[in-house]
Amino acid sequence: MNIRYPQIWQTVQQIPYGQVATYGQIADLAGLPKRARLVGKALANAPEQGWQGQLIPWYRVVNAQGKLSFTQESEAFERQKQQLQAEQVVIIGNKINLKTFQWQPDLAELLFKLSF
DNA sequence: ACCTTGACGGTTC
DNA sequence: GGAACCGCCAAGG
Repeated sequence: MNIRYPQIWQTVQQIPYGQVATYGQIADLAGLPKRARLVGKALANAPEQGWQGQLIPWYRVVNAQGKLSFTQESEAFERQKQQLQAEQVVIIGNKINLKTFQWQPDLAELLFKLSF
């Protein structure tokens, strides 16, 4: 059961404070193209105390439309919203403007990934 | 082994 | 913008 997805968790930990990434984006960066759903599953099973003692900022991952992937009634939805707003991420009409807040890995990071 | 269920997404109309 | 359709695939029943 408790299968792990270190590659995915590690990638999520690279998302900077105050920025967000989409499930598909994480999948691509983790070398798992077209497996956005797997990213969701990996985060659902993510340990609180992540990789190398660092926390896994699961709340910085949103869907391709810039919306949170939880039903508004859920507890998780509120937690994620709070966490993001605490990092100055603006949520309007229940969604985030990706043009402004989506993480854009720099060239160095991309080359690092390709070198594998 | 078969079917369903998702923290999803790109395409197409 | 939005809705219908596929593609994807690990888990659980």
